Amino acid sequence: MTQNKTTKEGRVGAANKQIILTAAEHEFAKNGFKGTRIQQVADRAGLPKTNVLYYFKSKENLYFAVLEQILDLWNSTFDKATSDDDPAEVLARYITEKMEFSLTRPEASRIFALEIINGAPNLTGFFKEQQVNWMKGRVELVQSWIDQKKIDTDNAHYLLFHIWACCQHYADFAAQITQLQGQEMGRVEYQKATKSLISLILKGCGLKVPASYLAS
Amino acid sequence: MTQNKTTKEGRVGAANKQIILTAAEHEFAKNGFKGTRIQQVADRAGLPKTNVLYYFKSKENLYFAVLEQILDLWNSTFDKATSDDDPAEVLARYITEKMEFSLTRPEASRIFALEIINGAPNLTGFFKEQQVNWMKGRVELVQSWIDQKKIDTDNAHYLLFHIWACCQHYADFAAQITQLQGQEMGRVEYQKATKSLISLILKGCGLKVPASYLAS
DNA sequence: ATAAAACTAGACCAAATGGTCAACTTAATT
DNA sequence: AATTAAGTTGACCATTTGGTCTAGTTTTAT
Repeated sequence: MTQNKTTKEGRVGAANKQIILTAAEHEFAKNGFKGTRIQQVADRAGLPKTNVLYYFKSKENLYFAVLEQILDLWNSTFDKATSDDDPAEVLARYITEKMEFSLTRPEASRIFALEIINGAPNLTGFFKEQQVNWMKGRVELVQSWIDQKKIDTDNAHYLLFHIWACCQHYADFAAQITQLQGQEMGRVEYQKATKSLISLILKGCGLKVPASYLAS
Repeated sequence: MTQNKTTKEGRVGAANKQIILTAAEHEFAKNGFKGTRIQQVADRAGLPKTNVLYYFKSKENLYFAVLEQILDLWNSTFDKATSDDDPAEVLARYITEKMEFSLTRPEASRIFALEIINGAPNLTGFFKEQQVNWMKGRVELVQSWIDQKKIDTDNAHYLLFHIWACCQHYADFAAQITQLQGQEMGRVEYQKATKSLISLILKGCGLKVPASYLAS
């Protein structure tokens, strides 16, 4: 008889919560926090507005829940790479993963972009600390490669920023890319872009592109 | 006696309009279109709200005016480069200019970023056509360099996207960069980042970095 | 000087919106 | 079967906000 002191949710609740979260991710990505109406989320979820507020006490609360859900997706194999690994392999794989993320979860990327452009007012406390620590570790890794002369670049921070920038660009600025190319980027185009980017970054760091990542 | 059929603005009007536009750029960059209150713009401009609406008939109108003003800043020497020019010189200069823009007008960059993330609903018609044409021309330029074997990259579109992505990142994601580095990027840091980026991109395309752009 | 136009600004309004309430229905537990 | 908790929903409310109206003040042109 496990029983929380607060309200307990049944099956229906768990399912609805997820439906609402997905709908909310859509809407927040499209309109930002201020621009999103609870009613829109409700409509997309196929539920009355009151119902959304029943599960998530307020709009802010709902937004936090969306952010939290997205943060779990941030992991990658790059997190566990060490200074003994081959930078070419590690970076190529990291870029591949980030590009895959932009392809499959562009909205998650956009929500973060909006949040950061607005000064990241909600990415404080634990979130912030976590990210800072991650960055510190990855900068140290790249720096160790630099020290070992395994990689030819002058600043670990900037290299990482440039990789993110390029990968996220495909998600965040998809609308512009579609306009400028006259067509949406599908999986095929993403693969080409990924190989093009890997080539650019690795060569730019004096690395040889591993055979498996070479453009066909 | 030149006289428009519509209202004509005096000196006070011209000055106020500019004050309001600057204030609006600030606010829109910070909160997006929906998130910005006319009252906020008025407060920042030091004028009553009614006054803002007197000069710009509506919030939408004000937003368009801000967009239009920003678009004039988009020009660069890259626009006039030809296939006879040296790609290394041209690209290095283009990157330098774009980075300078991110440093001096980050808010202009952010307004565009917000607009595009939202699907660029207001960058239609003339704006869109203009941009598409610009892109077409620049892609042709890069392609001609590729054909002449002056530059080693497999796709002109993607190369341009990657350059933009990196440069804009410093404006759009400044809040994140500040958090992760523990300090804001000033002119000195921008110079380092610029050189780092130039090195990355040029080497990534098999180009030699011109002496004047080499990191010290 | 004076008339017309440009500008200022407080009062006000209708619509939109986040959120509450109370009554009701369905699901879960014993 | 009965009781309790979870979930549903329409009616409603207070506040915010884009925008109007009107009446007055300052600039500008003649």
